[in-house]
Amino acid sequence: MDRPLTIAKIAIASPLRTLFDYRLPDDFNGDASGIVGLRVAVPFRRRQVTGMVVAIADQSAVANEKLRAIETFIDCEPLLPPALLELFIWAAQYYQYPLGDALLQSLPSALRRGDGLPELQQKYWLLTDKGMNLAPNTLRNAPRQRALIDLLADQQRVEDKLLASQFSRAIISLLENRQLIAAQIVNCEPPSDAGMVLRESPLALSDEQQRAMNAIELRRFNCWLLYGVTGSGKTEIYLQCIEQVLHAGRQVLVLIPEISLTPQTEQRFAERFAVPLVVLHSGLSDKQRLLAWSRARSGEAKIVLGTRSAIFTPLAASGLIVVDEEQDGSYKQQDGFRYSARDLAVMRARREDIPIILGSATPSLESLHNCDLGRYRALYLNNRAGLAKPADWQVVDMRNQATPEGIASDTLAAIEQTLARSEQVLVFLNRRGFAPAVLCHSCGWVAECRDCDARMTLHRGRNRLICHHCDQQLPPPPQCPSCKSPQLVATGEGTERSEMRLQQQFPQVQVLRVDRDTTQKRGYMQQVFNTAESGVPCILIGTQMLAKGHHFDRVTLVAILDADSGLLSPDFRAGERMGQLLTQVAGRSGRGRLAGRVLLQTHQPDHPALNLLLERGYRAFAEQLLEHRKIQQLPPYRHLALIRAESGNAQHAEQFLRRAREAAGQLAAPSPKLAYLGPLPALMERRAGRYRYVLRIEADQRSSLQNLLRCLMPVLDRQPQQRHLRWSVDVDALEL
DNA sequence: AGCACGCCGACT
DNA sequence: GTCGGCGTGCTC
Repeated sequence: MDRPLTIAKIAIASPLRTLFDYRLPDDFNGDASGIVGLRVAVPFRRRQVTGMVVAIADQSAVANEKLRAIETFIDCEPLLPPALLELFIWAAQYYQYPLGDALLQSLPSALRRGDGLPELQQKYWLLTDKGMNLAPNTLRNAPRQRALIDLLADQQRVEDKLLASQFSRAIISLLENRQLIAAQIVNCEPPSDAGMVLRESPLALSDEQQRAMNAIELRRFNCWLLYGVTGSGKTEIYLQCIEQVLHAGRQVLVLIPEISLTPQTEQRFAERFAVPLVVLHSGLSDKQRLLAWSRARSGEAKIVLGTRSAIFTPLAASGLIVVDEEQDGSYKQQDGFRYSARDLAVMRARREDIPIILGSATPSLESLHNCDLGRYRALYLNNRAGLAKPADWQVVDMRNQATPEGIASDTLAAIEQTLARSEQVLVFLNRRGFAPAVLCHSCGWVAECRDCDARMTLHRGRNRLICHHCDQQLPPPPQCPSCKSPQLVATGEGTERSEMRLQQQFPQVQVLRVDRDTTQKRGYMQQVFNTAESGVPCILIGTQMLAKGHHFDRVTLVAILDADSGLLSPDFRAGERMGQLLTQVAGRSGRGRLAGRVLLQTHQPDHPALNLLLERGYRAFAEQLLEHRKIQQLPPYRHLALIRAESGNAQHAEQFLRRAREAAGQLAAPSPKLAYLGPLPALMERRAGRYRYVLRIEADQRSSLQNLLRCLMPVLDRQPQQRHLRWSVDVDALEL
């Protein structure tokens, strides 16, 4: 007599790596499979929480009497398209993160709390011709129907909610089925020019661009790596592909690395396209985010432009994904749900069977490897568009040279010549502050951070010693705390010091510093762009913020003050990152009609990797790095996961990982195909007062790594020590 | 996580 | 005597 049990498997925001089983409400009638993707309010222990139905089952591992029933359905249709829900399920599994947390964290806060979707459309009811011409006595025996018809005859149109408050849904749908009344749906924000896609004409393509454009098929899934040197016109290819997709009535998702780039990119898109566009990034208010998200979901927004987390935006009719600067490390989330938005973008495109374009002037080794394997298809743009010429590199040997404030005399001379020609200079130094170390000339004491294994950086403008790893700040001591000597010296160079030096040397020109410290001022960046675009001779000095995105057409000289840091790091990705950064910085010069020149200061002018990069370019450089990675069996030839643990007590962190290694070894014995390394102290062992350790797991096959982690997580969750420390898994970790 | 239960120290 | 410290356990 009991009907077969239906169980809803529900994701709830909680660190528990499990779904929770619930009964359907007793009065539920209908197709249970239709509730997948709906948000629900459910009783959870002693509170009520918002969850999402992820699956339907006909049995549960939980005892029948423990099952509770869903309280209410919050949505009447799935909040996320099925393919996106599937992507979440896959990603939570792949990155070993609780599905409920992953899902609910991705929602705008109001939806996470359980509020309804904002009204983007209004539904009205009106009489059809048939309804209007209805003979007055036809509905004599149906007074409610008659009343409804009379109301509409009187009001012409009535909003759905208002009508439903006066008449039952049954009456409304009955009359609709008899074609006496009809619904009319009106967008709250009507599209400005319905059907119009372009606002300005596309640019003419070069032969090379045209060839790339012809190669790209936009019908179904394909991953294109658009490998184009800086200035070769990747953006125009994106724009023309987007145009085609928009003409087909579909939406486009564009990911970019950082918020600082959104205003420019947004402007570029808005100039070209007449369609509704929304941006999604961390700088939005909750309300703005909700609205943008909802407009993407409803299909009203045709272009969705966003940073990392925008990969989780639902789209009613997706047609293309573009990931710009695909190598950028900011696509990998570095805490909590440690997903790679670029990798998920490829996975999403595949599931939705739509094309994806990964664009870069300096592709990641992972993507180049995927091209080699035939998974991605590479499209090359080797020539700079228009009249721009490739840059001319020159090494400045810093050995045995007097280089006050880290700038060689050759470099100064080149800057002077450039300014004398009324051209602009970009000086790159990837280190902010005045000096990276303060030490005592008498006894050798060094200002170190109390809480990190790091030196304090002197910031002279703010007159503070600042730790760049935990943000701790101190006034600089007037004398050495150890020997009381007043002879404290600031050694090494940061952007602040180089700015000062250059301003002294060239008092007649503007020196504009661009780093995290100066760009906090609102509008400062715009002022820098305005000055640069005005064409007055000036010097731009900054960190990698300068390397990304913006074009400085009038810059003809790029000076890289310290090319060595990437050559010395113990991180196996340091070389790759250095090559990408140097290539990007160099690409800032000579984009206009003027030829560019790049000076590279180094103490290792004979370094083979550096020379390969300078002489044969990034592509040859990357190929050699790949060769090394293959020999050393490092990613992308092997797959890497880190288990990280941190605690105020170094032993706790290390012991937890020793236990993790032991447990992992029991699940899968180490072999040439699966290796465990560590626990090892993190590259900076102590940070913000916490000791950090990592256990490194390397595997030949993704699947063996996945199988291991899937079994290992529950074991680690059960460890009694885990309450006293923070730990996480980082699949495809970028930082060691 | 978030919340209750539980068993030991200083307070109106 | 009780208010409250945070260790432990559990959530369909």
